Amino acid sequence: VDRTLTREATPELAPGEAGAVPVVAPFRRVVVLVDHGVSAFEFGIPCEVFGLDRRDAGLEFEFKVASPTPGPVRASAGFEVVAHHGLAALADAELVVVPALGVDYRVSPPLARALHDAVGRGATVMSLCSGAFVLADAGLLQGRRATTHWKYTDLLRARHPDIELVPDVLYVHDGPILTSAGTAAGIDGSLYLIRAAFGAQAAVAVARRMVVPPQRDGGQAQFVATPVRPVSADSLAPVLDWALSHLGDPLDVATLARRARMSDRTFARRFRDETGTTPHQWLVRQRVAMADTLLERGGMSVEQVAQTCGFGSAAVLRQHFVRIRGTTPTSYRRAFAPH
DNA sequence: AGGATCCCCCGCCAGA
DNA sequence: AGTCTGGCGGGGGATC
Repeated sequence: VDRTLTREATPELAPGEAGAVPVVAPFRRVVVLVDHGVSAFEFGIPCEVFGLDRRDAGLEFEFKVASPTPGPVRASAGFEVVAHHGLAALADAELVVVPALGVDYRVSPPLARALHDAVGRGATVMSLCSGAFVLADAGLLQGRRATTHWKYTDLLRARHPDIELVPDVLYVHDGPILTSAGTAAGIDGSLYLIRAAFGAQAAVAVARRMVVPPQRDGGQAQFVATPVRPVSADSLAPVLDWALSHLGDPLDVATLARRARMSDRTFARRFRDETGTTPHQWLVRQRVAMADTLLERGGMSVEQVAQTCGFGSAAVLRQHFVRIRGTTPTSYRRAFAPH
């Protein structure tokens, strides 16, 4: 994994949009595109995130399943999904989700036009896994940064050399387009969208309902050495839990390593293997996530938020916040503060 | 904004 | 042979 590329190629906000918050305009009308061969799991992700009653998270969506060939379409797992809408449903969609339809899916001219029109109207388009090929064939990814499942990156690069392909990340957001990698990364990308459009509290609420970790960052590696954590991996879980409940205290990596009963070196190594990031980076991300919630809640100065989250000063918080969120704490608060 | 200092963290390697 | 550990060094990022 080229870490340099991974890190800087996936800011969580689109380049050029720093300071322009919210990054994604709040949306309501969501359309999921299906056709023959659609992946059942990835079809299920937008259904779960946007198709359920999310009013307990303060969200309301109008959810539609559309297809260029309305009616029953055959999912990859053998059963059928019935699309009640045709491409006309894309005409007023604010978010269009394209799950995996296979790398050889043929994008019809009407579909390409509908996708282009959606983007032209200001809609957001999100792909999962090989759904990136649909966007690419429709010409939506030209000159843009994008990603897909690791096993398809070579193929996508070969077919579309004009795409700035970012391998080995969970998702990439570039302007109106969000592309995500295989299967579960679609959940991370969806939660990212919720956060970018509706704030951290909404994203946390949805994540809690889904019983998934709040949100992994887009820049995280697709490869984690132990995706299914063996018994020995329990060694990290307690220390991470402990760290989360002590974010306000000054924590250094050596302290965490000692709590995990490992040497510094082994701790660093295991940490990267199991989480895909480094201890210090992880700490900073968690602290920024905590700052999100406090900033949204209001009632604390930025300096107080910084202290509460364990940043030495407002200046330090500000520096990390700008780097990771692409905007300043104050403007983030202005964008998401309840009125 | 710049500079001094601190501390990550990752390649390397020897030892278990 | 192969795997895992943990000490060391230093470059560079983070902090003040």
